[in-house]
Amino acid sequence: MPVAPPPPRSLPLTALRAFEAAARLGGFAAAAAELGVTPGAVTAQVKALEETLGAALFERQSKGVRLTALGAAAAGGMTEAFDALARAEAVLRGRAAPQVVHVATLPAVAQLWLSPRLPALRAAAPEISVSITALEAPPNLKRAPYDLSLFPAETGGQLVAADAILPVCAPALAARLKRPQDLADLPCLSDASWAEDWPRWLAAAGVAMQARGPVFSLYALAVEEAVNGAGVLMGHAPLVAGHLADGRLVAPFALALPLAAGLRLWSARPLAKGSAAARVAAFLAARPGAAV
Amino acid sequence: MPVAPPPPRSLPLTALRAFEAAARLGGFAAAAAELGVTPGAVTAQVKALEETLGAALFERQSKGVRLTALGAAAAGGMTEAFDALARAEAVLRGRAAPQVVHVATLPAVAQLWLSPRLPALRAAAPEISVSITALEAPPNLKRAPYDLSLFPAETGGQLVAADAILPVCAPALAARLKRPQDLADLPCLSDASWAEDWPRWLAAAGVAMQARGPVFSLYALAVEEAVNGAGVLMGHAPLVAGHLADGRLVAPFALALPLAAGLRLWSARPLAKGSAAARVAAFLAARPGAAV
DNA sequence: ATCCTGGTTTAGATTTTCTGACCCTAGTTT
DNA sequence: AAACTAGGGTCAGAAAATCTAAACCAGGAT
Repeated sequence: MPVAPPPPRSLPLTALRAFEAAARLGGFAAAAAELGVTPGAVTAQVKALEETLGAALFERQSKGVRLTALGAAAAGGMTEAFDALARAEAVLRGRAAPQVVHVATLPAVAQLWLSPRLPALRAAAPEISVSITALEAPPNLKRAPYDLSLFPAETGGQLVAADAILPVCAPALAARLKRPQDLADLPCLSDASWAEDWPRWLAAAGVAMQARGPVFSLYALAVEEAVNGAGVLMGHAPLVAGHLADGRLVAPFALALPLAAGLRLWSARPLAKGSAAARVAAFLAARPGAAV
Repeated sequence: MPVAPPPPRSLPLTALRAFEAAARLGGFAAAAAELGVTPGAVTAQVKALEETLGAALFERQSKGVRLTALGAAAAGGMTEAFDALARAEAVLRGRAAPQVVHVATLPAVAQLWLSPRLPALRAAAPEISVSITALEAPPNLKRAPYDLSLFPAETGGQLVAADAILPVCAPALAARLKRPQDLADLPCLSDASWAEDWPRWLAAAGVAMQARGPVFSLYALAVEEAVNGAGVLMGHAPLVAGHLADGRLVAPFALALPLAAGLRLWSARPLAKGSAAARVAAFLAARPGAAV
């Protein structure tokens, strides 16, 4: 019955946020990734929270963690609360800078698809300032401060560009490629995050071979190398359209394998008619099939 | 159109909380008090937030601040979000320590009314641990982590003890007090936060005089001094009932002036039937009129 | 005139929070 | 069985955030 000397402070917001993310994503590592900190930081936050509560929120298991009954009871409300906070934050951001549109997309899309379209967008709506963030994976739009998100997916959002894969190379190299089998003689460039492209296409082409060649972690770099004649790249139609159009790259084979996952555009919230984000979205979605 | 190097981080939670409190309470000083920090800290938080947003949230005026259109647009959502967060936090706290009940009350009530009742409560429910925090003003129950709040008020909550004021003093002094007019000859003890008590009672008693005497900032101290014979204290019936019952203090005059504001009990949320908080509330409310 | 209220500013201290490098465990792979 | 991998935990130190104290300012009230 102590007349508690330190008036009970409210729990630290950072720790609550870490707990919420870990609960929602099912692990500290995933939470750390979402919050943009190291896993150790999340561990520490959750541990501190558990200590001030005097009760465990997660059961530690050999592989990952699992919510305790207490954690599970609290998680839902926390998620709701932080969702509400993110919404309020979006209102704040949107009203404070109504002419700024934040777009999240893959690095490859940013450089090879979005970037070439920006001059036209700037010309069409000079008062809008588009800020692009390259991410390896789609952000959680309920939380991350982006207005638009542009990622490959099979469903959801709005289709902005269909995708198909086809081998492309510098014109000088094309002469040596009569049949798909000839690929065995040349380096096959590929991107680390699209490792499945070559096997897929080769299977569709009916060729029993393994593609060998340098692997890049940045697709735009692979494209550059292909232009330089370093080998044959498995091209994604929307991303190499410009290079094909101006002849820096050519497609030695007719087969373009359509992919189920096209480039799709999501908006964080329903777009207010006439808002800058709505106009950018409309601009990007204008010509779903077209090359630039 | 920069490929923004630092992925836009979400706004700092602390700053948002400071903004929300300032918006809701209408000033930085009030916000600082609620958050338990200095006004300078709130100024800094809000300023930092305004800088990262690139827009003002408050108009600074000679006397206080006023929300800008932007601030007003964001305030509602922020308040909702932090309310939701506080609710989630309460769930967490409640489930983590279901047998702990946090009570907020005036220092005087804590020492003179609540404290004497605790032994009986402990006897009746030994498994419940009551933690008492003394506050000068009622907390915002939607936010502060208290289960119960016990403060004088005219309406609201549940009446737990009616209040009335009456002069009290040590028995030795009472002999010198035949009529209210005799008060002029003795020091009139009073509490800083109840400065109106003496004038009110004297007016009701029909005496035209000003009470003179030492002023205390802690009512319990004034009571102690009265017991020691230092003068006549304007007693609050529920708070001096124990001393009157055991004779350490006596009431030299018959007039006890009833006050509209009685001691009232609020709960932060509807009390779950059978919960520790509900049981404590029931115990405290058991005998609204009775002395201890 | 002087006080009072409410906000602002600054330097410096304190506390929080994060990283980086390492350890640990239990599955999985080789 | 040995090596890997995935996911956490720990620790010291560093970095960043946050806070306080104390002094300052402006305008209205006494």
